[in-house]
This record gives sequence, C-alpha cells and structure tokens, in this order.
Amino acid sequence: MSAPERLSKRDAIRRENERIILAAAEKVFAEAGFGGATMQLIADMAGLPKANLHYYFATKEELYRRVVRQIFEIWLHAADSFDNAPGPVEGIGAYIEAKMDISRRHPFGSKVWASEVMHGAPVIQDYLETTLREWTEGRVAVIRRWIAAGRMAPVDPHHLLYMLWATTQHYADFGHQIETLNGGRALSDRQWKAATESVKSIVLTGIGAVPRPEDLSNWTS
Amino acid sequence: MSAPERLSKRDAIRRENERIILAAAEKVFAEAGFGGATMQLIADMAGLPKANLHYYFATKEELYRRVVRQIFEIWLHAADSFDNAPGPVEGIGAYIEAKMDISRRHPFGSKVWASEVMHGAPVIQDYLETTLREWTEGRVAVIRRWIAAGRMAPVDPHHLLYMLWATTQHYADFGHQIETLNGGRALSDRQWKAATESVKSIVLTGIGAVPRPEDLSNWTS
DNA sequence: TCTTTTCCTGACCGTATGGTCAGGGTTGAG
DNA sequence: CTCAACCCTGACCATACGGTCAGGAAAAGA
Repeated sequence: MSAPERLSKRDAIRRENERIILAAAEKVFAEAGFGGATMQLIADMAGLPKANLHYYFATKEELYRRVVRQIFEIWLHAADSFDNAPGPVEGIGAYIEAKMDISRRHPFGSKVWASEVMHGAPVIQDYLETTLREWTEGRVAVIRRWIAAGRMAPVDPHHLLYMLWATTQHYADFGHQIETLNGGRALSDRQWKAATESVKSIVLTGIGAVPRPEDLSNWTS
Repeated sequence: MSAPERLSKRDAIRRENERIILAAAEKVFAEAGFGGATMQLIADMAGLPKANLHYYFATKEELYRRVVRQIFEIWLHAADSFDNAPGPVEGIGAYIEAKMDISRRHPFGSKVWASEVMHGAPVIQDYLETTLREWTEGRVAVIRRWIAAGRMAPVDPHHLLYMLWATTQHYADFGHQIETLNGGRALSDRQWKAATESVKSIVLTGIGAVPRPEDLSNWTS
C-alpha cells in the first residue's frame, strides 16, 4: 500500500516507544486484568518512566482501548481463510488453523479480549454491535450456502462459529490450565499440531464435511 | 447425610450472611475482576457495611478464594454424569448437558474461574495440580476404555475434554458477546436447548459416537 | 546559529482502597 | 440473672493509584 517511507528520528522514536508500551501493556493487562494492572507496572515492563506513558497515552483507558483493538484486527484478518474457499473442509479447516496459530502467537491479546468481553465489553461494545456483527453475518451466509449446496450437515451457523471461537481461543485463554495438565510444560510444536488436527478432525467430522474419520490417530501421551 | 439440624440463631445469622456476601462477591468479582472489585462494592451489593465483610472474611483474597472454590466444586459434581455411563453418547452427552446447565445457572462463577485461570491461577494452583489433574486422568481413562471398546473414534482424550470445557463454558464467559450477536437479547429457553443440542450433535458425531447426523435441523434464526 | 516544536521525567496531588479498631449491641449457656 | 462469647459498625489510617505539571533536553525547521 505505502512505500517504505523514510522516517524522521522523531517519528521513529514515537513509533518505537508506542510499540514497546503497547506490548508491555498487553502483557500486564492480560496477567492482571484492567483493574489489577497499574501504569507503574506497565512502565517498569516497558523500561520507561510512568510519566512517559502518559505522554504517549493520555489515560489508562486509552492505552487499554488500543490493546483491545489490536487483537480484534488480528482476528478479523484470520477470516480471510474463510472466504474464497470452495467448501467447509478448506474454509473452516484453514480458519481453525489460523485461529490456533493466533492463540499460540498472541496469548496475551486473546486474554485481554476475553477479559473485556467477560466484563461486559465496556470499551468495545460499539465494535461488537457493528464490525463483529457484520463479520458474523457474512460468515453465517457462507456457511448457509455450503449447507444448501449439500457440502455439510444443516448445523446452526451461529453455534458452529461459537464452537470455533471457544475451542481455538481456549488454548490461549486457558493455556495455564492446559500447561498444568501437561505436566507443567508448555505444549510442544508437535502437541500444538496435534491439538489443531484434533480440533479440525472433530469439528469437520461433526458437521458432516468429512465423510469418514480417517486420520484420527493423533495421541498426545 | 446430615439430618436437618436445628440451628441456633447465631449459626443461622452466620450462615445467611456468608451466603449473601459470597453471592455478592461472585457477581462483583465476575463483573470487575479481582483487581477491579472493591470491598465497598461487594458490601453495597450485599447490603452490609464494609466492616462487616471483614468480620466474616478477613481479607479480600480469602473471600475470593471461597468464591473460586465454590464454582470448582459445582463443576466436579457435574462429572457424575460421566461415570456409570455405558458409552460416550450417554456419558459425554449428559456431561455436555450438565455443563451447559451450569453455564446458564452460574455465569458469574464461571467467569471468576476463567479470570483466575487466565491470570495464572494464583490462588488455586494447588487445586489444578492435585484435584483437577486426578479428575482429568480419571475421565481420560474412561474415554480410552470407550475407544478400546470401539464405541468412538480414537480421538485424543485430553483435547476432547478441552473442547468440552471450552465449548460449554463459552456460553457463560462470552455470554455478553453471544447476547449482542443475538440482537441484544439473552438466549431464550428454546435457544439454550438448541445450543446444547448443537454442541452435543457436533461433538458426538465428530468423535464417531453417533453414526449418522440425524437430528441436525436446529436453527436459531 | 536561532527558534520552535517535540520528547522526556522527577516531584507532586487528590482520591480511593484494603484493612483496623474501639466500643456498643445481642445471644445463649450456666 | 450473669456474664462470656459473638455480632456489628462508624470512624479512622497508611498506602498506592491515576494523573498533572513545570522545566529541562533533543531534534528539526528557518
């Protein structure tokens, strides 16, 4: 879209500091919640004085809002897998893979989003009612088309989407619990792949998009 | 177990006040998070002076701990559906129904638990490592037996359990998002039933416990 | 170089929080 | 009836929080 423009030193500093602050804030908000997070904690994690945070982000709420919107954007992009897919096996399969990948790469953002929604979405309610609703209805239409074309069973599209969100985000939001049940170790590359395949297999079989469970021999232990 | 014993007035007062405080705390912790919740807010919701809360519960942490353990106990009991079931259709089916029912009846507790785990389980880590681990391994063994008996496909038992937890708890933890996508209205009796059937259908079909998707005609809108 | 704009931060402020405590009221056993 | 044990609470305290601000340093335009 835009050429790799030459940045003035000031612009570079601003961009870099905002990046550092947002990353620190994402982690602290995820680990302590909005109420439990303090600007001092975020400042320490970012390696900057607290007053400097308030120079870039006027209030705690504004900083939080930016963090929440960031993960939301990432999730919206994951939907590209959904469109332009010939059928549910490719579309939903790719979507599950994309969402699982995000759960692994952005666990903090996922937790912040979960926390925000659980608390009644005080700062992104408008997004839920506009962007998310439109996005959802678009995918619902796609699923309905696949059903009409006989490519999958007549499952309720909304509940299917909830299952996809719930299952994939669970690996980020409840990662600590999964880690504990995994002997206190984070999931390995192999285990993440097994988890993804397991979810894909159950869901795609469950909605009748895959006729016979063929490659279901993915064991963890 | 115990006969309906006669309570002294003091015991009755203590029991009733603890109940009121715990109910208020569950709601406030769910809506504001541990860090965002204040003893004053809980006191107002309970209709008691703040100092009275500290008479029954020494610290905010102790009150919080009691709330978290409460929902954990409820979830453990839901597992009774799992045992003594002849196969996955009855066992897992009943478990899904029980967990969906809990999501509807105890949405606050579910959110408090989710929040606790997301923040690294600071106060119930020992429970995760003992009670939850034992519980999980027990159900894993049951699932393995069903697989060995050819009553379901060889799915990874751990990932299946995660899917059950994620999907059912999603209706409590992300209830606000679901409500927004449902036109701002809470799910009706009919919709809750449809959600439960949808989850049961996809999962049981997905693990090969149900040969053919027969009753998949559950639509929301 | 001079001047303006932006970046940076130590010190500070008002407020709200978790928790305490002294003292008064109530209950029930002996 | 007596009195110890328990229940209750307004007033208070130390702390930590989000946010402000004056003033200095550095960059960029003129």
